[in-house]
Amino acid sequence: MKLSQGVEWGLHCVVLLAQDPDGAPVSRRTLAQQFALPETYLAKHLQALVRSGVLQATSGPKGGFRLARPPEEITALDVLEAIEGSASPFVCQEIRQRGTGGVPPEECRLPCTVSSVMAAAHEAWRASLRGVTVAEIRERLPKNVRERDVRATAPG
Amino acid sequence: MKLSQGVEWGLHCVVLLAQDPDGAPVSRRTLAQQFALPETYLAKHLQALVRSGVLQATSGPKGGFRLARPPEEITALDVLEAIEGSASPFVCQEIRQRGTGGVPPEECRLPCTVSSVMAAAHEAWRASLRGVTVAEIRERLPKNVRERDVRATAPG
DNA sequence: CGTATCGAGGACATCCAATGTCCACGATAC
DNA sequence: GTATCGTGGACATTGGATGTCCTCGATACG
Ligand code: SF4
Ligand code: SF4
Repeated sequence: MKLSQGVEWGLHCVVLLAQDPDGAPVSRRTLAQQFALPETYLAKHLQALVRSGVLQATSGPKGGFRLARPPEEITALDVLEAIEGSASPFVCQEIRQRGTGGVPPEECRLPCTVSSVMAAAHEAWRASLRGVTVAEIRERLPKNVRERDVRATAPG
Repeated sequence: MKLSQGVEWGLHCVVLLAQDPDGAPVSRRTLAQQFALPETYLAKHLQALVRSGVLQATSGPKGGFRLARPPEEITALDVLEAIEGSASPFVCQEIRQRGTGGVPPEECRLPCTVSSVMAAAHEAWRASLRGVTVAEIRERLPKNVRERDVRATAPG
């Protein structure tokens, strides 16, 4: 089980944008330079965040990304599932239908206990992430991370 | 984020063995045939379960696998982490140390809020799985799955 | 003892999604 | 008009998951 590294990128970028929610848009170049990330690949994840309604993009010079909602209304789960998708990590392959003791498909309409247990764990995981907002992460960041100035390298 | 399919294989095999905890060992061949799984690859996962102390293996003719503990003392988490490992799905790459706003390593001894949030979610997930035993899964299985007879194709 | 059956474990080959790059396009500020 | 910026698709690369095969040691049975 492995989470895409893009989740870390996305969380850091969103938290960074949350430090100045109503400022000018921040370009993908500036965001990438903040963490020394590959710009074009980071752009893919930023696009996903836009599609999910977490970020809002502006084209043209002086364009870039900003939060689409106040940081109090963006949860860690929003960011994670924008990048990672919301599918359950456990994919049932219906192996109960195969092999010597195979159960006919007619009797497999309902998911079995095994998949229910895994689904419950997934939901516990989601609930934990849903309970934390980007605003809270921002407030609880260590000082040296929080005081980062995203405008330092911006043109002008 | 994707869970190895071996987890489903392992859970089903362990539950199957839990239906007759004190019977003769079941060979990997029989287990594979029960679900039409590739035998040698399933063997890898069974080995992992043995290394983790969930299963006990016996060599020689009439050998095979059986539970190392009563099913009441084996949790879904035991099976999952035996196969999948217990590492957190979120791997921190310390991107706060890189780039324009890089923080020096001396100030990064403690994990930041982002990784704490992810760690809490991981722990919620583990706690959910730790709360379910193989015995409970066995009891709650639908009848057509539970009544499977693992001896049907055994030699003799 | 010899032989057949079993698991342990390492050396591969294969597959596929994650990762990363590049280019053409439309939008916008100046 | 031009330079800057995001969008989206077409690639190439990489590493882990998947799957196979072979050798070895252990054991039941005669
Ligand atoms: S028994 Fe459960 S986990 Fe197994 S194949 Fe059926 S639904 Fe999936
Ligand atoms: S800020 Fe947190 S998630 Fe980001 S690199 Fe540091 S410890 Fe990891």
